Amino acid sequence: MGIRKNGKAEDLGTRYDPKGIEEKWYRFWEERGYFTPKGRGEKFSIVIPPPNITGRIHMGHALNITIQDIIVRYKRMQGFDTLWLPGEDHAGIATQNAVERELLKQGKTREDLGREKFLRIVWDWAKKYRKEIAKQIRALGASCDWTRERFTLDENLNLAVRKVFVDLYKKGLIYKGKYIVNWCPRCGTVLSDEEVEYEEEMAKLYYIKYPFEDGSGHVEIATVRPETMLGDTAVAVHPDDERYKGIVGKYLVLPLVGRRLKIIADKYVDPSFGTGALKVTPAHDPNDYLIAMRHNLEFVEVIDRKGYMNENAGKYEGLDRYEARKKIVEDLKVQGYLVKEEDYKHSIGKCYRCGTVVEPLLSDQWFVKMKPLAEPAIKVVEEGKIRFYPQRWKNFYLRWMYEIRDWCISRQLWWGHRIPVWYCEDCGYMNVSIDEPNRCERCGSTNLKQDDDVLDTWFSSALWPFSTFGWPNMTEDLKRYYPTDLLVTGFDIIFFWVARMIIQGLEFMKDIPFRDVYIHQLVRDKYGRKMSKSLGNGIDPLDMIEIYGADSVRFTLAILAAQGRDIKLDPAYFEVYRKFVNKIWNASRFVFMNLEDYEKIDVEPEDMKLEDGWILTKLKRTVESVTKNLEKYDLNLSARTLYDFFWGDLCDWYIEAVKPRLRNGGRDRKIVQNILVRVLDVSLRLLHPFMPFVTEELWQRLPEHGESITIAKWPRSSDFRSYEGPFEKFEKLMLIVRGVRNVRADMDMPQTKKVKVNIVSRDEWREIIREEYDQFVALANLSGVDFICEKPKMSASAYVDEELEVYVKLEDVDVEKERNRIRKKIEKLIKEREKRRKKLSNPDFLERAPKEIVESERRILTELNEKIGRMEKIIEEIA
RNA sequence: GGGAGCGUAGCUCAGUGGGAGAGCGUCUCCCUUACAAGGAGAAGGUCGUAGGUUCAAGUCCUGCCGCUCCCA
Repeated sequence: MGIRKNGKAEDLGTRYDPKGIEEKWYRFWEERGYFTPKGRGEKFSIVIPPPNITGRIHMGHALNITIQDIIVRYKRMQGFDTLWLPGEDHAGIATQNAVERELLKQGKTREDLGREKFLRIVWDWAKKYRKEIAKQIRALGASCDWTRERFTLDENLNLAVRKVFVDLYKKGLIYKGKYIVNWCPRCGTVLSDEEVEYEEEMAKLYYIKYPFEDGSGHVEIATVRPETMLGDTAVAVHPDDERYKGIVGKYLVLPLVGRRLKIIADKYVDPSFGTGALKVTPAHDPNDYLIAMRHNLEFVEVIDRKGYMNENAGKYEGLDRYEARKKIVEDLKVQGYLVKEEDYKHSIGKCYRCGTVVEPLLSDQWFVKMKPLAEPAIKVVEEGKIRFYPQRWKNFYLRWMYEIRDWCISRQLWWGHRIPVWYCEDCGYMNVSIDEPNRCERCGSTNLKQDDDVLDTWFSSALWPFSTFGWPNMTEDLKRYYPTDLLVTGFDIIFFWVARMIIQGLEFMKDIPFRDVYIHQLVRDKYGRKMSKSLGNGIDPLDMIEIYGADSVRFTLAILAAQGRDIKLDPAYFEVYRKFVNKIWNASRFVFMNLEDYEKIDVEPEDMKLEDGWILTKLKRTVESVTKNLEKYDLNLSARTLYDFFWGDLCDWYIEAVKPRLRNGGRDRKIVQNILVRVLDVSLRLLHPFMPFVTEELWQRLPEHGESITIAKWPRSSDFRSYEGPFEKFEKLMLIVRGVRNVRADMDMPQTKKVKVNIVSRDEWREIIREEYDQFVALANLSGVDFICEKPKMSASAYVDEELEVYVKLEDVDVEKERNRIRKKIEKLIKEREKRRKKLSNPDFLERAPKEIVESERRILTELNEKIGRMEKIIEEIA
């Protein structure tokens, strides 16, 4: 494996290069089986939303996987028996489309090949892409248990699908029927209601005269789809519409066709739309279909499954539906039936896979009766047994569930789970069974033919949380890992997937499929547009990993993933957080470079200097905050905390402060070494879920380390203590240092110019400064410190409070400049003071605000008064 | 038409009741032996708007304006 037990800093370059390191560690983790649960102790399980096998994963997947992996690695480090089950989805329509497109390049169609041969080709495709996708998931560092990888078309998952179908059928919850469905003429299949996406488009609203049979005038109707008029079998008006009161029951003649149309009254009609008279086309409009059922109307189909006019369309037969529209409008105009056209904005349904305008038409399909199944699925969410993060998705889910409609589950595709129904060619009986029957259950005939159609992909996805564990067999995995603990997914598939998993889980496992549902953000481009192929604005996560490394990509996504808001992703962010990865690399390098003579010792509080207590206090708070936020799935806050701690506290202050102590050697050097090792160790552990690769690489170079950081213990804040006294004092020392740096900047001195500092103070701070002398000198870049009794000439004030005054010695002083500088500071403080005074002069505040708040306000006011007083004195003394 | 979300520094965004923050950009200074993929500092905000609740509001409630999304 070539892993150094105690790496030397010289081996590390000043720039972190993830190439090679990522593959190395992933292989190491996988070979050691860290991602495979041991089957003991408290479990934490999660199933991956299986990516489609249609191509590469996109940024949304990268985010989805990163979020899951952060939680999974965190739980694993906390000691949970953690299982993250990976897999892929066969994606019926999408995959079949993709393969057909490939075939078309060779000039072939699936019909040319036949079902069997076509499916063989798709299986080859599936194999190839499954491997590709698994590789991509690995490249992100996802700690999935690949020994349990599943595919929605696996044999066992197929068994699960058949069993569910048969059980629901026997319960009367699956039925077959002829209904108006959403048909995609391009994909050649029916779509469920959820698979239709509506888009606003500009269209024309055509006003057409339908003359009365008896020649006594006409009724005017308005339609955006004149081509469907060929299939009209009635005209409907609202029963209360005064304009049409007298004509209900009379007959009209359909222009161009000559069919008699009865005028009927139905409450569905909106009198305010168009003319208030509605042409009814039962075979090509879902609402008209319902009207037709109520009034026993005739169904005339005029559009076929490819979107062309059929034999019922007379002279328009063979025309595409849009050509037909043009021709019909023309003819209406010529024959004087067309009254006018108006511009009209309306929403139009399109296939979510190919964007083709969906055609509603009559068709025999299989449906799941959803109302009874939805009830328990509503209850578990209402009662909070399943919790949504962010919470507002709960209502989103419930609103849809309350008005759930039956689910059309058959698809006219070849790629998918074939419907387990065999029709008897002799008696017509439908044999519904898990396994292929030998003979017809009713008549005994062996002349059976299986239903040609397959099931909606989501039908199998809905079983994913238990079919993947071996259901319908009551396997050990199923008993142990179902229900899962968390589902991470996007809001766009709450109906498609989340709801249906809850429904099926409750129906077949009698238990919820997961406890928490984390709905993550949509990744948009930097202008806030959806990433799409047509816009060409997609950012390929694998390209980003190639350029910036997986750790940077993961950390970037995590820190941007604030709950309840989409991510606007500018690739420049990856650069920002790559710098952070590099910072971690170099800080670690610094630690390693100073460990030649390291030995582990017990560091007692009395050994420690202020900055030691300060950084350990910061560390404890960081552990607390990172853990708390991970528990709430506020990954961005955890990431932000780590960034600030590592860079802002550890690198900018602690490391800079202890450099002289490391140089000085002796026992103090050992103490610093021990604290550095401790802080680095804990930091790497906390960072590991976010950036697994670089943290493993560095952690393995610590003087003491376990087998892998993957299975290292998650730090608990109770393992740390805080040192409030040193903490406060070091915070003040930091202010003093900043004061000195400010003087330098204000006086146009380079920060590298060493200056001498004079301090007026009482004994305590005199003592503290002596203790901290080297660190202070290093941080503020001083040439020395003198303790004096009053403000020296030729100096600028750097820091003032009730305990001490700090001055920077200057070679010469611009008195006016210095006065203005201090005055500006005083003004700021006075503003502050006014705020406090106002607060404290409010009797209600004193009475009602918590004591601590009042106390702290008082304290701050006193401090401000003191500071202002001293600074005013300084100004006076300048002259 | 119904519902939801968002509006904080020039840009992108954190911050869910007690002293307005980060990154990028801009400006000044510095290649100081972990890191120039770095360091030190500065400028920049009536937290969309009008009310309300509260001792206290960027934060909670209501109206309005603007943008986005979902559903019909």
